[in-house]
This record gives sequence, structure tokens and C-alpha cells, in this order.
Amino acid sequence: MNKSKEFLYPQKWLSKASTGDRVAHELRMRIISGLIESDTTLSENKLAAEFEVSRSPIREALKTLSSENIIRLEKMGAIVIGLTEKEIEEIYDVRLLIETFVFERLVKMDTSELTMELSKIVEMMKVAVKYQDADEFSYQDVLFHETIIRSVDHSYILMIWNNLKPVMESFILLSMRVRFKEKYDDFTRIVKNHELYIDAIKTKDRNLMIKSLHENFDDVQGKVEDLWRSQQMLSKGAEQQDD
Amino acid sequence: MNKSKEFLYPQKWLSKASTGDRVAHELRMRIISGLIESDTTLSENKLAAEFEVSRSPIREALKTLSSENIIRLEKMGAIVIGLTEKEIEEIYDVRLLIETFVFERLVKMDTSELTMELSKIVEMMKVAVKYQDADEFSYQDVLFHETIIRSVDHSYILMIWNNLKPVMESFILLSMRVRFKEKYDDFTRIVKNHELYIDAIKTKDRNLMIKSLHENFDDVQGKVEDLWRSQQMLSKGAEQQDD
DNA sequence: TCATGTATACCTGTATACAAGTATTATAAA
DNA sequence: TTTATAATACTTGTATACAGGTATACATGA
Repeated sequence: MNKSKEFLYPQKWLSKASTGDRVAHELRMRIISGLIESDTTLSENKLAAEFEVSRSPIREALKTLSSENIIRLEKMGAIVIGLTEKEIEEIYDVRLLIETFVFERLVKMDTSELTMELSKIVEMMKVAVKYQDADEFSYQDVLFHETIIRSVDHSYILMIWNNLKPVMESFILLSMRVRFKEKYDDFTRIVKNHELYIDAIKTKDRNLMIKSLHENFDDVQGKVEDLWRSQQMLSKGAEQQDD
Repeated sequence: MNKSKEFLYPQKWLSKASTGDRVAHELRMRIISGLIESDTTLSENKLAAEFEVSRSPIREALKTLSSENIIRLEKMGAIVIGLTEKEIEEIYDVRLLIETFVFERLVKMDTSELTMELSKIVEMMKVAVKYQDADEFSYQDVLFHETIIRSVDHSYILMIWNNLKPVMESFILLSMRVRFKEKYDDFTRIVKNHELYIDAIKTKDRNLMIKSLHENFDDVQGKVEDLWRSQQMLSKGAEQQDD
């Protein structure tokens, strides 16, 4: 698909994806990682040439990315918006908003099945930590929250999640990769926070839920400066990533 | 664009829209009005033939509609989901969620400019009522809330709004058209609710805001059964609509 | 030097062509 | 009559072609 063989997005997650999806995922990673800078103008033709595909899947990808608010489609070309710290905070505003909403539904439900499922995911996270698999860890992290959100069966909350997810996934992926190298011991705390979250669901304890959610955010978000600092290095060292 | 000359969506709102957008708006109206029933399978080729355009804009439209959760893209064809009462309630859950969030931001801001803008919109609504222009009224109603949401400058809240807006707009449009015929006097109450909303913003009164918002929802949502009942009639009488 | 017009090279939006996959229907065999 | 298989009529995904439109650079005139 691409003349350069460097992919930021885990290729094994794209086994059944269309070309358009692949392009979208890869472009998203490059934008969020800073490899493609903000205010860059992307042209369909150039992207098509670079990815060695036709304009059709490129168009599809650009439309997707524009609905995620990381690019802006204009008359001539697509302008990269990217993620500033403001946007990252905004994403977490929204996450807090929807997860709080979801929690209010959960307290009225039987959550035994859900907590079982979540426990399984946390086990997976532990294994990912053990084997230092940042991508797998990120995957399970995102899955954890998605599982909670899906459990309340609310199609428009799910719609919000679906719009947010790709950007978040990319951001978490990049963030975790850096921190697996630099701050390995953080992960025991992240896992612990997720276990706290499960407890909150089990005991229907709002405060505990908010607390663990906030701490979880701080864990990803708090050291954002570190991430940006490490970003260039990460991007340039991206060829080591699996594909 | 269409061999049949009946459009549910106001054509003058589409002056600068692309073919894909036009198709999306029209399809959305047909789906939400019930003209196209739930579980119907839409094929790109058939739609292209019906709208007398190529598959490209149809594809674009279907992608848009799928991101709005009113159709589901599958291996063969797009399945119409439509709007059941459950989904309408869910939409208002989300509106309540984001407008409450926005209000919390507003109470920390200078809102004099905003309330001025909103007053203007309410004036417009009154004129629309006076001249029995259901479409114009709907437009101003949606604009009212969009103006509030935009005022806090939160790109991801705006993203949610942008995803919700088209479906809501269509729903409100259809709902108002029926009620302008059947329940003309309701509109003075709706206008009053919006004035209450402005007061709430001016006085930073959370409870008043929630109250007016709820009543506003009830006004649209409460008589949903009526809407569905009138739906068929409306759809069949759609050729009278402006274009 | 600055303004205006024009050629040119690019861009998107739409149409069309083609390839590969899937459901369906008809046909053949048991 | 039922089952299995092959033909066929669809479907989407991608590539390509074409038609406007837009920006840029350059030349021409004041």
C-alpha cells in the first residue's frame, strides 16, 4: 500500500479492513504522532501517489478523518488540525461525560456479567505488561472502556464513542509505546486503576468510579508533555514497530 | 437529481451542497419520515438509478448516514435502521448531556453577546410562527441550540453536535410540519420555552435551564405518537412542500 | 512599482469501468 | 421430493476518466 514500509498503526489489526480504512488508520497515526504537522495541506492526488492507491479510498479516508475532527476538508485540499493539548483535554471531557452517563445506567443494572468480562480484560492487560506489548496493552485498555459503554445498549452514546475511539486509540497507542520504554512501572498503577473501576461498578460507587476514571486520565494525559517531547523520536523510530 | 420531483428536504437549504450532500439529506428525510421503512436494504446501484446520479455521491451519502446511525453498512447493501422511539429518546439523552455540559461552561463566561444573538433568533422564530413557516421555524430552532453550543468553543462537543444535528434537524422538520397543521397554538409555548432558556443563561440558573430544556424536549418528543400517526399522510402529501 | 489580466497547473466532485465476492436461482443427481 | 452443484445476477471496493473550479505565477500595461 505504501512505498515506504513504515507503518505506525499495527497492521495485524487491519486484517479485514478495506484500503480506505487502512489509509485512514495510518494517516490518523501520522497526524496524531506529529509526523504530519498541523496546518499541512493534504491533497488527494499526492496521498494517492504516496500510498500507491487510487483516489477513491483516499477520499473515503479523508472523509472519515474529517468527521473525527483531525482534518478539515476545504475547497482545495484537506487541512490537518491534529491534536493540541486543548483537544486532548476536550476528548477527555467527552469521555468523562459519556462514561459518567453510562455509569448512571449501570447502577440500575445487573452488572455481574459485565464485571466478569472486565476482569478478563484486566488479566489480559497484565499479560501485555508482562511481555511488554504496548500495542496489546493499548488494545485491551480501549476495549475495557468500550465494553463498559456497549453494556448499556445506547446507540447514540455508542455513536459518540465510535467517533471518538479511533483518535483515542491512536493517542493511547502512541502514548503507551513511549511509556513502555520510559516508565515501565507506571503500568502496574494503570492496571490497578482499572481494577478500581471494576470495584466501582460492582459496588455501584459513583465517587470511586469518578476517582479511578480521573486517575486513569491523568495517567495518560498528565504526562502529555513527555509524549510530545518523545514524539519525534518515536516517529523516527517507528520502523521497529510490528507489521 | 431525482426523477420524482418530490423532495422532503427544503431545497433552498442545499444551494451550495454537493450532490452527495443532497442525496444524504433527502435519504435521511425519507428514512426518518418512514417513507423508507426500517430493515429495508438499500443498494448503491438502485439509489444511483433512482436519483439519476453516479454511485460516487451515493456512496458518500451512505457513509454519512451510517455515521449518523440511521443506516448500517453491511457486506451486501445498507440496512435502514431508522428512528424508533428508543432512538429518539437516546438522541435527547445526548442533547441533554451536551447542553448541560455547555451550560456549566456558560456560567463561567460573559454571555451578553450570546443572549443577544439568541434573542434575535427567537424573534425570527416568532416571525416564522406568524407566517406559518414550519421549515423556517425548525431552522431557527436548531440554530438556537447550535448557537449556544458553538459559543463555548469546544471542538469535540461540537463534533457530537455535528453528528447529531442532521438527524435532529430532519426529525424536528417533520415534527413541526405536522404540528403547524394540527396544533398551531403549541408554538407560542415553544417560543416561550426558548425565552426561558435565554433567561436561564442570563441569570446562570441551572434549574431553570434544565426545566426549559426538558419542556422543550417534551414539546417535540411528547407527542411522538401523533407524529408517527401523521407520518404517512405527511409523506404522501410531501409534494406540496417547497422546493 | 503596482495593478490587471491570462495562461497554467493543480484541485475536487462526479461519472464510469472493472474486478472480486456473495446470494440466488436453476439444474442435475439421488 | 430433496440435496448438491453450477450458472447468473446481483453486490461492493477500487481504479480511472473527465469536467469544472481555484490558486499561482508570469507577463503586460500604466
